[in-house]
This record gives sequence, structure tokens and C-alpha cells, in this order.
Amino acid sequence: MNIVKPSIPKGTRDFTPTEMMRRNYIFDTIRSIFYKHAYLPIETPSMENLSTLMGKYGEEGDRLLFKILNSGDFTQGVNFNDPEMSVNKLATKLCEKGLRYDLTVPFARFVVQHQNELTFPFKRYQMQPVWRADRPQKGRYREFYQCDADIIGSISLINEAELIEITDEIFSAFGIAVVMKINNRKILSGIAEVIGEPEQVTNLCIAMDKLDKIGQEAVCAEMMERGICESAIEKLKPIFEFSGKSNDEKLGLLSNLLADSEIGKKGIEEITTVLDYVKDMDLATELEIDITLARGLNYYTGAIFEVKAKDAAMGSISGGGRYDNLTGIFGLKNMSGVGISYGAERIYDVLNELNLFPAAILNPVKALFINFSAEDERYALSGLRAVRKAGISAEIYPDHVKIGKQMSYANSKSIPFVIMAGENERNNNTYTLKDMTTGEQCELTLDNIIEKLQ
RNA sequence: GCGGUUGUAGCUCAGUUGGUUAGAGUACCGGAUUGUGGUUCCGUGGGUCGUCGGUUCGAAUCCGACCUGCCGCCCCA
Repeated sequence: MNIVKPSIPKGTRDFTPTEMMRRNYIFDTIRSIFYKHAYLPIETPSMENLSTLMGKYGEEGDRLLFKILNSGDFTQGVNFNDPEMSVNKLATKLCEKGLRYDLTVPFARFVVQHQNELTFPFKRYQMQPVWRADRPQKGRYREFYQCDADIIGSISLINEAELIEITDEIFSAFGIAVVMKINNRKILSGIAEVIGEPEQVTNLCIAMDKLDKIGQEAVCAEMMERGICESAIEKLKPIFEFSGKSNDEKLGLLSNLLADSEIGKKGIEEITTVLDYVKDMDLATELEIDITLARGLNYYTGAIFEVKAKDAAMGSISGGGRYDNLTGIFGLKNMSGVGISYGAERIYDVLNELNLFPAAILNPVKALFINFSAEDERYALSGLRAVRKAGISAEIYPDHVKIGKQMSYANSKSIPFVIMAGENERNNNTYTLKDMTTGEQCELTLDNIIEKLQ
């Protein structure tokens, strides 16, 4: 028989019990905060029709979609010799389904499809895996979980403020110091307008986004390459000097720059209002206006968010924004929404790097009953039932093996207590409780043991 | 999708200009200790040297392709 070398696809991972306990801690923490803010859960299928997903994430996004080969004779009616047949065209003929790329687009599809069953404004959270055919790197996987909260059917900026508050609560709960960057697409549109290149918003954003990384000169060079004229770039000068300035100073400079742009002024007004709501919240999170923040997802129309950990080298651990027309593609107009997505794996990596996982989540099992022999086993089992009935997580070693081996099992699983009962204890109607940390042990009644373990 | 880099025991890594039977630490298993783990001592087992092909009398070592991890670009949580 051929032995198959065990392996998993590129960019995917297995999770051990220790890792899952930690992941569940992340999910539980986020879920409880979502609940508190009245977001209710939904789930959608792993796969969507490709027509739902294509064209929503820009050119780059389409390339990163995992496509699923049709079942049955998927070659039927496909002319492979057609010289007009491009890879993309072929893909749409062979695949009608794809794995979801994020949770926002499936959510928009869900909202339109179930519009008559939902009460608006509709608040939902969703914690499910997404898939991207990206090249894996550190903090970058092909399968990863997103934890999304969205509110749709309301244009109020209270919602933006609420998402900022939720973000603050989540990262405070984790003990991660973060900076939350905020921007507004309308400001970016305004900038494009006043420099006389209203059609160039996308190229402007792509170039601006790199200011941090490659510097002003390289950004200007890239803008010219992308067809933005020199006099237009000259007008951008003031915003290259934003770094280090306060949010109020930045808004002041923007007001001057965008004085002649209606949409630009609207963007400033929105961001000002959001910051005003947030003032009363007493946040630990640093909020920073960053007009280089564009984000590739081309459905954003208003606020844009991004969160980075201050003390860890990691890409953004959270991102989101407002989308006015996402449901329009599926036939439902005037349904503005705003949402934010927390990346579970990146939060995991940051917590791990900074050693911020609580020690208590390592192992919920409090005690191991030692299995001496067939006769003692029944006595141990009755003790085990009582302990479990009291709500304490415990187990018995299932086989009659040497005590040393059973002890070492408890040790390697970090089980804090071992409970032993042989002939002596059985006769006295007691159990011997051993504290694995101190090594101390004493003979006690079951009630006393339960009391100690609680 | 483009460029660079990496791979030897479950894990962390040695391995000389290409030369006999590929080593160590750790973990595992067994014993010292048949009612006591974590510390100590002794011993056993464990390898298609990432995969396939090429060069050579001879390849873990040199060459090629592919796979995987990582880094940069692109993009993003």
C-alpha cells in the first residue's frame, strides 16, 4: 500500500487543543462584546455563486478568489480550442461557485435575499472562515477567520462611533494597545476633485496608501506614472505634511484644501461628527486621522477604519468602513451599511507574540482520577461522577497502567490535581487529593475535595 | 501573479573539498522506583536527508524542476 505523506494545502493550518482553547478565548471575548452591543449572529455558506463574489473586490480580489469546479461533466459545451477563450472566461464556464473572500459581500447578498424577514436597521455579527488564494506569509493565511459586526439600513454616524467603541472594548479586553486609524472616502474624493483629477480617485488612493512605506518622492513618481499631472500633485503638498499633527490640525488643513469641494466638505463634517460622538466615550484606543488610509475594497463610500497593534510587527488586525451601495448590486437600493472586521488569526499571533494569553485558559481540566485496578476503578468512577455533578471538569485515566505513567499524563496536560483511591481510601470512604504544583497530598472526604476544587 | 530564501528523527539543530553503517540535544518508550509526576541516572527504538529527475565509480552535500515554510512586491485580516 502506498503511504500518503500527511500534509495540508498551502496556507492552511491544523489547530491543537491548546491552540483551540486560545482561539475560543478570542472568539468568546469578541462574541460577548458583540452581544452587549445588540449584534445578533448569522451564518452564510462557505461557498457563494461566483457571480455574487466577482467584481466586488477590485481586479486583485478576483484573482484571489478560490473557484470551485462544477460537479458532473464540467467540460460539457466548453470549446477548449476557442482562441477567444481567456483563463477568466474559461473559469466562469467551468466554475459557478467560489469560496467566500470576506463576510461583507455575502452579508449584503443575505440582506437583500431576506429583506422581508429582517427588521431594519439590522445589526448582525458573523464569525466564520474566509479564503484567499494569496501567497502565504507570516500573519497571512489562505484560510482565516473574520469576526464581523455590521449595521445596515441606517445612515446615522452613531453607528461609526459605536464600532469605534466596540473596537476599544475588544482590544482593552485582550490587553493589546492599538492605534485605530480613521479616514473617509469622501475626503479622498474631495481631494481628487480639487486637484482636478476627479476620475483618478482609485489611482490617487493606491499611491497615497504607500506614503508611509516609500516616502513622498516615490509616491509622486508613482502618481505621475498612473497619469496624474504634475500641477495636480503640486496641490497635494499640504497633505504630505500631515504626519505628527493632531486630528484637529489635520481637519483644519483639510478644510482649507477642500473649501471648494462639496463632497470633500461632507467628508470632513462626517469625520468631525464621529469624533464628537467618541469624545464622551473615554477610550483607551488612540484615534488617528490618516488620509493615506484607502483600503483596496472598492465598495467603501464613507468612513474607513483600520486597527494596528502598537507593540507588534503585524499588518492590520482589523478593518472596516461604510458602504452605501453594496446591496444595490443585488437589487436593493438606499440601504447604507457600516461594519468592521476583526482578524482572529492575526489577533492570535499578536497575543502570542506579546504573551498576553491568560494562563487559566490552558487547561480547563481540574483533576485526574488515578485508575488503580478493576476493583478500585468503580470507586474512582463514583467519585468522578460526583465531582462532575458539582460542575468541575475532571477525568479518569481509562486504562490500568502504572501510576507513574498516569501521574506523568496529568503533568504533561497541566492538570493541577490528582485524586487517588485504592483499598485504604475505599475502606475509609475517602479520596487522596494531590496538589501537582506543591506535591502535597492529603486524604479527604469527597465533599471536602469538591470544596477545594471549586 | 513576480523576485529572493529555506527544508536532515515528533521538535530544535550538527554533518568537513562529494567518500564506509547520517549524529547530538530534547521528546517518546523501557528500567533504577509494582501507590506518586515534575528533578537525577542507565538503556531501547525511531530517518524514502521535502519530492522527482540529472551529473558521478560514489550525492544529505553539485545541477534542474516541483512542493512547503519564510522575506520583499502586489494586496490584505
